[in-house]
Amino acid sequence: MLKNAEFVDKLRSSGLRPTKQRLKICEVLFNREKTFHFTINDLAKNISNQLNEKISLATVYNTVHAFKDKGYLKEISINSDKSYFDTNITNHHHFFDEDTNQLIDCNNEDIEEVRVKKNITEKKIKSVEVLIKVASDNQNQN
Amino acid sequence: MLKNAEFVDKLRSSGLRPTKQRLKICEVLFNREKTFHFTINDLAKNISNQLNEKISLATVYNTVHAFKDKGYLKEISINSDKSYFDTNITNHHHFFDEDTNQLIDCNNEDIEEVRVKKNITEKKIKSVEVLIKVASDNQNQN
DNA sequence: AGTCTACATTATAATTATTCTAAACTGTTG
DNA sequence: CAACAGTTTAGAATAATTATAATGTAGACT
Ligand SMILES: [Mn+2]
Ligand SMILES: [Mn+2]
Ligand SMILES: [Zn+2]
Ligand SMILES: [Zn+2]
Repeated sequence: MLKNAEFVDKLRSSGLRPTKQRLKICEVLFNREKTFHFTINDLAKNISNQLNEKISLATVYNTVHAFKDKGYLKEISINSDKSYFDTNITNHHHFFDEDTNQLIDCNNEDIEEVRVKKNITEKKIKSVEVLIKVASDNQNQN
Repeated sequence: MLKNAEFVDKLRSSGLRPTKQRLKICEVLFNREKTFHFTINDLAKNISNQLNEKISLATVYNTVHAFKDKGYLKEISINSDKSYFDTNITNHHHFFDEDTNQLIDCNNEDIEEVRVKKNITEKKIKSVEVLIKVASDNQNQN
């Protein structure tokens, strides 16, 4: 539940100019109790609903990617149709309901910590995330 | 290392007509020692290289999806740009190298079994998969 | 407060992965 | 071999995303 002035600071501190479009998007994304998942299209619709003025779709894309690059959002890939974004930037896992295309956060208590015993690569591990796909029993997998 | 006649049986037994395109794709995908990951585009290029005749891109899409539906392939979503497919249909996890966009199988010994303590949904769990993203240290996450 | 400049926004076009369409073709069955 | 259903195909259509290039504006410096 941040206020406008706080968003201005947040943006400034990460080198992003606090334009009115970015502030509006901050408000829609971060001025809430709970984190949530969204697609670009969700967000664009959401904005044009609760707003008289519209924000260009290109700007929504630019802003979401800028926020992601700054670490304010995470991108989550479930299928190749579209990207999901997450305002919960902590390390966490997901359930994905294949019937409804709904993405649900796992509480850390729901899954035992994943232990990587051996990193086969030479490189640094950036994230370890579990995706649990669920569906009605009569559904075919994947 | 299956032979043509075996592919014919395999296709027949799953209700797919063993057309020459499907058999060629079987050969490219399954006539190997090791499983591997590919994109539709990889596969299409691969085919047109080692083949005088071409297979239409639409047919490659159709066939790959048919094989996936029959359980001969798995689809893996790393990013929303394109789909990766996997000839390794066993339950397994992946490393993804963000620098090179390479997908690497985890051996089951590399990760401790993931235990889902609580299924928050009412539905049946279809899959539980871990994706470990790696990159050079100076790379930015996600 | 006015000017300047780099950064942002916008409408629109371009790109890319994927799916659709409808006509031509072919594997199978009788 | 004839007939039919399933398959392939080229090309068009769709949809998500990115690029372009003209216009606008936040912030700095007078
Ligand atoms: Mn798909
Ligand atoms: Mn992306
Ligand atoms: Zn989440
Ligand atoms: Zn794999």
